[in-house]
Formats: sequence, C-alpha cells, structure tokens
Amino acid sequence: MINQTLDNLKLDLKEIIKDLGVEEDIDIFFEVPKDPSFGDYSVNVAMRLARVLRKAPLVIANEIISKIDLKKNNLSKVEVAGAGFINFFMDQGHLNDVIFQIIKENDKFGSSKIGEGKRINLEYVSANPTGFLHVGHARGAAYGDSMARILKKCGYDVTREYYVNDGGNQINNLANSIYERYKEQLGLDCNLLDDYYHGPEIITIAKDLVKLHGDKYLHEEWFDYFRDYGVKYLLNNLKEVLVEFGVDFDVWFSEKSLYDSGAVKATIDKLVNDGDTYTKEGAIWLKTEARGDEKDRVIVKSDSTLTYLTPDIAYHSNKLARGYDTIIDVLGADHHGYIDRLKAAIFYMGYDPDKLIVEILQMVRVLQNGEEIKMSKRSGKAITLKDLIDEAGVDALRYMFSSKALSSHMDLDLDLIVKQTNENPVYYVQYAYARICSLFRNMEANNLEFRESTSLDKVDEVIKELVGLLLQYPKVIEEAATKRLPHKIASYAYNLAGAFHSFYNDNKIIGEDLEKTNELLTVSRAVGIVLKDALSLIGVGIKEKM
RNA sequence: GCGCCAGUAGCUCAACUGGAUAGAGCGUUUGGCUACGGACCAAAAGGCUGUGGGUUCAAGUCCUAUCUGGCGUACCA
Repeated sequence: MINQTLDNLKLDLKEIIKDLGVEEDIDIFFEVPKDPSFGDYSVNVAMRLARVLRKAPLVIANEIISKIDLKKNNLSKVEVAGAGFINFFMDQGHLNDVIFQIIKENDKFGSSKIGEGKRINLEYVSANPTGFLHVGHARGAAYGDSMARILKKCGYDVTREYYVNDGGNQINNLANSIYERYKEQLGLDCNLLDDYYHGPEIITIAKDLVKLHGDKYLHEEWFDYFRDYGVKYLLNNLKEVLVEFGVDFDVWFSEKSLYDSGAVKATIDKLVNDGDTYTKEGAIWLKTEARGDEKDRVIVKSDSTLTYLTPDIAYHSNKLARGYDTIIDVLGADHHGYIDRLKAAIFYMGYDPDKLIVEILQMVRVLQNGEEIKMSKRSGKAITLKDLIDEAGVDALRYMFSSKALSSHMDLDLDLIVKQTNENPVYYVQYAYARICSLFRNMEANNLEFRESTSLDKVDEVIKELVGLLLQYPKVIEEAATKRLPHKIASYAYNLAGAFHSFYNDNKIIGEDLEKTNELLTVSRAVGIVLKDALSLIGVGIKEKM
C-alpha cells in the first residue's frame, strides 16, 4: 500500500522535474532518514540536479515542493531541509494501514516478486568429508542458509547445494589416516604423514572398525572399505550437525559421480580439443592467464592424476548446464585466489563466467580466555560446530554469525557466546517476542477477549516509531537479497525489538479502555509477526516463554 | 614482491545508489518496579573513522600514496 503511494509520488516528482527542464531520466530514491524529525521519507534529487540546472539545491528543492499535491499523495507535510533534502511527512493514518496489512498477510508480509522466479543455485559449506565441521564451516552454513531463505522470500527459485568431495586425493588420505589409527588401536605403530588427518574423529572411526571387525583388516585388503566407511561416517555426522544447526540442502552433489558419469573426462577432452590447453613438463595446462588469472593452471599432472580444479570445472559446468540464471559459491577467504581460474575455465567450457558469483567469507578467529585458539588441520585441534552448538545453542550462534557482514574478519569469543545472558543480543530480540505472547496470555487469564481493531485512532501518537520500522521491513528484505547481506535482517530485528521494548515500557497495554487495549494489542501482534518472520530468515527460533 | 579482505568508542560490530549531528551492544557511571515478564526502560561519559593527499554541493564510503593485520600467491585440496 505504501509502496503504491511512493510509486505514485515518484511519478509526480518525475513529472515536476521534467517541467523544470531536465531532459535525462533521473532515478528517484526514497531514503528513510535516521532522524524522524526529517520526516518519513526523504529524497536528495535537488542536490543531484544542482549541476544540471546550474542552480542552488535549495532553490530547486523549493521549486519542486511548491508543485507537489499533498492530499493526492497522502502527505501531511513536505519541507526542504539541510543542504537541499526534500522531506516527506506522510499522513499517519495512511502509514498505520501497514499494521492491518501485516496481520492480513502474516508471514507473507515482506515477500516480493523481485526475483521474478529466476533460478539460483546456492552452494555453501561443501566441506570435505574428512573430519568434523568447525567454526569456519559454521559461518558459511549460517550465511548460505539465511541467503537461501531470504532469496526465496523475494521470489527467486533457489537450489541449495552441497558439493561432496568424495573423489579426490584427500579421500585417499582419509583412508590411510584411518588405517594408521586402526593399527594404533591394535597396538601397532601409527605413522600419520603430514597430509593425513589428525583429528580425534579419525580415532573414533578406527575404534569402531576394531569393534566391528577386530584385526581382520591387518590381513586383507582394507583400502576401499576404510575409505567408504570413513566417508559415510563423516558425511552422516556432518548432515546431522547441519540439520541441528537449521541448515539443509536440496542437492548433495557427489564429486565421484562426475568421474563415474564420464563428465570429468569429457571436460578434459573438450578443453584439450578446443585448444585451450598445452602440454609442458609432462602436464596439461589450461590457459587461464589469458582470461585474467595470475598464471596458467595444471589440470592433468605429469603423473596423470588430476588437480582439484579439474573435477570442479566439470562440476561448475554441470551446474550451468542445469540452466541456472546465477550460481553462487560461498567460499572461505583461503580460496579467493581460486576465483579467477574457475571463471576462466567456465569461459572455456562455453558458459558465461558472469553467471558465477563468489561470496568470500573472511576467517573466524576463535578466542578463549582472551587468547586466540589456532586451528590446525595437522594437529586436529579445532573447535567443532557440534561443540559450539552444545555450549551456546543454535539460536545464539546463528544470530552471532548472521549479525556480522561476511567481509568482516570476525572474532568469536567462546567465553562470551556460552553465557546465556543479555550480553548476547539474540535474547533481547526473543524476549520482545516472548513479551508479546505474554500479553495475549494475560488477556486470556483475565477473561478479556482480544478483538482486532479496525482503526488505530486512540494510539496514533505512541506507535509512530513502530509503524515506521514495520514499513521498512519489505525494503530491508529486498536489500538483504539483492546485495546478499543477511546481516541487514539481524540488525533490523534488533531495532524492531528495541522499539517494542520502549513502546512496552511507555504504555500500559492492557488497561481500562478495552478499545485502546485492542488497538495496542493489534499493533503488538503485527510486531510479533514481523519479529518472528525476520528471525526465521536468519534461522533463529522464537520462544513464547523464556 | 604481487593479489584479495579488513583497519570506525576500552572490547565486539553497524552505518541503505556517496547524504543531514558516524550509531548499537558489552564494559563504566546515574536514575526507573505497590508494573502487562527487570533477559527491560531512560540518561551520561567515551571518536581527527590507521595516516597524508585528491575528487565535489557533500567522503567512514570513491581515487591515490603510505602504515598495520588476516588470507592467498602449488603439478595441495
């Protein structure tokens, strides 16, 4: 409703600007001012026209506002302020309609069609099944899952995908690692090489194998069995933990399947036949430097095994061949150097490299007792996601990860996150929701019947801030989706909760005047709906009682 | 050396096509329950946005130089 109003206002403004003699099409962008005394919406178009019209922004702004029809646009006031901003004050009754809209649309409020059904493949986590998930994976998981939910809400057709690296050399190392630990369990020497896996989970697997088979595999072929057993065990564990973390996938794509189907071989053949490669020192190189990479890359090593890149080219080709408009990879910062070569390869495979968007997540530094805990693959020392969930809870963790931009190098303080106190903002938001639920429980307990109000005349003055925030929700979601910044949702939820806490403190909601009570409750209900929806977008649950 | 990311309050982080007085939480200080839930509210203190130049009506945001930190710079994955 408000969108319609703003669209109409935009058309009027464009008409006015045209009458001022501006030929070019100026895009008008409504901004919500930080300070409410600057109105509900503002526009900076006068400043931007200053150069074109060779006039002072203030003069232009005044010319524009003299031609605006207030009544037709549901405006109560328009004024010029600051360096030439035009501030719009909307008719409050008109703004209040958002409350009824929210209650009517419920969890559909804030949905949009800006995605136009475009198909997006979103790949995240994709951790190798060679150990348990740790903190870095958790950040990617939280981000990817939230993005998927947000994009869906905006009308994109999203496929959530996990690339299972069950085919490369690392899996052989896994099998060997398990075997060494297996021998160790049986009292023999254990020789873990540097690139083997040193985590405690490998010992667990070895113990299971001893329990199941005794020393049987000291005497017969063990490799394939150990490899498959390990992958299956770790993959199951990883899926379980992710589900507990609220993160799910539509497609688990096996790397191995690319070998089995011949896709990897076909990829190499195509690149070689198209002349995009050359042979040097016994290896086959892909000419990625010509496409913006730092240097050319090996796709077939001189010992005829493949690099990690090769099946990954086949994989990305496979994704693009499935017809997605966009494929998004969420990768750790340690893989950023990988982007150029992948895009180059995609080009050589005949696809548009611009269809691939790579989101890089910066490293998570884990602190305990004020000191950094270094993660090390070699020592196997790592904080697992499972540990974190057990200590801190899913909601606190999801909120923590979701509230920071992906590009920030974040610190995770273990001592802090385990404290279930007001030091963690997630409880502040959940508490606002629980308070709303409590209000309705109290109505029932007092044998009072809540009836949705159809007007909000009695509470006009005290709900302005809440209404203002609720109006912004659809825009916030849209921004989070198009800029791929889910932390916008987290901070929005926080602000809305804060506004509700103030509102709750300033107003006795359940009072003598039942009509007023119902109006305040109607607003509270709308706030509850939006809080719940916003939290759900970042994978955080709500609580009716805390 | 080169490349990517970052540097904002004591700490952890925000800041919407470049916009108005750079905002929150934690911590510190001070007030507020005969109260629908005090995991709350109201307020104070705390800043040359790493540093120097530039672009313009306007710069935390863009350009440039420089310093600091993380990551990368494999015929590893």
